[in-house]
Amino acid sequence: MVGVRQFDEQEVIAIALDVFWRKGLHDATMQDLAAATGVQRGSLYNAYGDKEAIFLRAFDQYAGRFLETAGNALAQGGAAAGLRNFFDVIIVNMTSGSPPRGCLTTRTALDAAISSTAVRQRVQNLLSRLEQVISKAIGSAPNRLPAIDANRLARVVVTFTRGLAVMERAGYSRKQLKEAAATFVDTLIGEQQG
Amino acid sequence: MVGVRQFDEQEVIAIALDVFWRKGLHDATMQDLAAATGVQRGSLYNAYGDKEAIFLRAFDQYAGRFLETAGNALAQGGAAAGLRNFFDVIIVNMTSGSPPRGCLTTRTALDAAISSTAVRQRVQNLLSRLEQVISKAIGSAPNRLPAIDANRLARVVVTFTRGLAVMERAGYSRKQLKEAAATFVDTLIGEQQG
DNA sequence: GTCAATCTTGACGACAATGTCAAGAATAGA
DNA sequence: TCTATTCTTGACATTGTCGTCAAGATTGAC
Repeated sequence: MVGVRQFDEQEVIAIALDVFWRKGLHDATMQDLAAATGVQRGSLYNAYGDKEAIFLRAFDQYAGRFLETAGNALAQGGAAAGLRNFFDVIIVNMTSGSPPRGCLTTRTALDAAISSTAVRQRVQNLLSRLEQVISKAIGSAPNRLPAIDANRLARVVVTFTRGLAVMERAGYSRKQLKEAAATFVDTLIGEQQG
Repeated sequence: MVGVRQFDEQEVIAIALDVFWRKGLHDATMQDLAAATGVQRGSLYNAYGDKEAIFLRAFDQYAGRFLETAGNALAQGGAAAGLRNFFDVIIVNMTSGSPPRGCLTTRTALDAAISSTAVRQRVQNLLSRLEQVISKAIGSAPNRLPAIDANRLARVVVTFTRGLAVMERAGYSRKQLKEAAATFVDTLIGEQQG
């Protein structure tokens, strides 16, 4: 190695993730990334090729952390408690920042029509893995949920989390989202609250 | 009136709705609209002002029809049957077209960060009215659902429909969406299937 | 038939984003 | 210290979109 890279790649990807999270893959520009990272546009092109390549790296970082966090939340307590923890975590995740940054996965999924195959696959893969994590958690927990197939139930849970992400974008507050999630869990476990 | 408009406004708005539905407010360009309607860009600017004004008209048309369709579906049968009809209708709605056009409301909601106040309000208003329609249907139906507050339950249902729209964008098929919705309704009514 | 108001048309300038490139800067290795 | 290689920089051409406008076309009203 002779000409040596002048910037910290880990840091650049982390900052890029923040930019993509706030603006979305489509609306974040290379200029945005250059300004946020302090690295010239030309250098970014040289190092990564194009915007999508940077996004894929950032998204992978995000996906890994997200699944880990989700898994930990689900593992605490029984199935019902785990689900409550899980919803708490993802709602905080999507309502953090000012203005709230929303859910990167959902935002990216909605751009499906104008995204590349690679991007679409990452989204599908993340949702699929999330489904598996949830299925495992509710299927093998001390306190089981109603006798509905765990895989089917997991897909319903994932779908509901995507719905929360949309509601957040529509302007619902963290509190409102938490209430909706709580009601959802109540219906799942058959509890009734009047 | 002296210089008379050369095109049918109803038709132009209907075509514009189709374009926005397939491409989204942000990605549909005035050129797209001009090409699809056969009306020159300049004429569209003259008649409506800008793209957003056209969108608002199209969206209002869409919202009205959507609420009517949803209300009719919910009104058929008891609360549980109404919900099943409702999900059938909205799933068909978002998986029609080739490629499937998805859900206009959800797509628009996800563009919240780059949309005007007027656009955001239309989305919020539609979701809010949908919530009311659902709440009424499940609260006053012959076969009632579990004794959870109808308003809360309605919000959960709306949230789930938004989730379905995201899953559609993520690549899930009509069949998969219907299965998820069926499972969701089963959990709501406390039925268990295996 | 003439007029005046409105619509239509096509071209224009401005702007923002993309991706590329040649020239200069920096540095590991000999 | 010198060299070869890679990175960095700023400029460039290209493309796509927006919104505007003057000139021409159209047509209801008189």
